[in-house]
Amino acid sequence: MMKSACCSKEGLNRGAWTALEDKILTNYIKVHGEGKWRSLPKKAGLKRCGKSCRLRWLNYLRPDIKRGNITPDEEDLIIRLHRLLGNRWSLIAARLPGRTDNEIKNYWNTSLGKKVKAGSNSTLTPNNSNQSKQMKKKLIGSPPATEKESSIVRTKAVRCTKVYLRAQEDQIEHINSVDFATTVAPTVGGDDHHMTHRTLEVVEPEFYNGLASFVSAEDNSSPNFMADLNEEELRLSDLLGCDFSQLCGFDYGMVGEGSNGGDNDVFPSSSSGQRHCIPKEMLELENWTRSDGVQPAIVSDIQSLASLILDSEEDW
DNA sequence: AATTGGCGCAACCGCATCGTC
DNA sequence: TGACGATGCGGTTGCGCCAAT
Repeated sequence: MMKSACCSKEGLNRGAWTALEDKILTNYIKVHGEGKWRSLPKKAGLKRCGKSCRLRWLNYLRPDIKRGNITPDEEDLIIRLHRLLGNRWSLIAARLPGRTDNEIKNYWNTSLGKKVKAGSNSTLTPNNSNQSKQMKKKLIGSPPATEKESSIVRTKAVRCTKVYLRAQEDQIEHINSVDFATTVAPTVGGDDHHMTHRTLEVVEPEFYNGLASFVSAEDNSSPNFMADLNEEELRLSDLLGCDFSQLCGFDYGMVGEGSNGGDNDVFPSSSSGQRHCIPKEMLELENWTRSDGVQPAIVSDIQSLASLILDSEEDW
């Protein structure tokens, strides 16, 4: 591999980083901060392309990188999140503090994917079957084996700019994702640099599907936390913006009591006092998920979300 | 001891998206 | 509004290590 790199044409270094390069990059970023990757190598005196520097920093040099093996808890969380989100490693990584998307991706491709497949042939949704590299190569270019089971798995992040909802027969909601991003993002915890507007935009329509369906599926028959939620307080950003570990272990008693936007609140109020809620119509999935041509598969994914959260309640 | 094959990690590539002009 | 550069993401693969033969 390592075809014709963008760096090679300029006679830049490629391949493994040396300790000296690491030091130079680390020192430079400590002084000047992240960003401006294009010009960074030149300014720092590195013979690397900006992309390479960025990758090295994000995946290896960053001080908050967690070293060591993936813990069973993390593993479990990865499996759940993958079941829910598919191969969107950056989103998954965002829920695992200190872990990088590359690390999680590698971990999945090398061991977890196999485990998941071995553990269950039908209920889980392994995306990559990696019994061997040969096997893996066979899969390249073909849709994930379990795609029919999960409409959520995608090979590429796709931005949804608009979502059309048929909440009521004659009512079409036009939801502009930019609005979501700008209104929802402020509720995201300050530390969570990974949860960018973009990632929110990518995932939100699905989450709205999922959450709405989930809430309905609960159908008040479960005493669990979602059932206690005032619909208007069910805000997607809070699910995405908080640490999943927090989400899984949060104090249910807080819900509905109007926790006040502390960083650790699972359902914090936005600082502006605004509630960015899922419209009630959206929650009436019986009306719109079915009539809107949503595949039945999505329902199972929604149930995945439900189980994700409910299982979390039990396990975490 | 030498060879072979599998595995895990780090790094690169292409492409999509964003931001600016 | 389109062009263009910058950035981010997911997929892919080379390389080194290690166990098995």
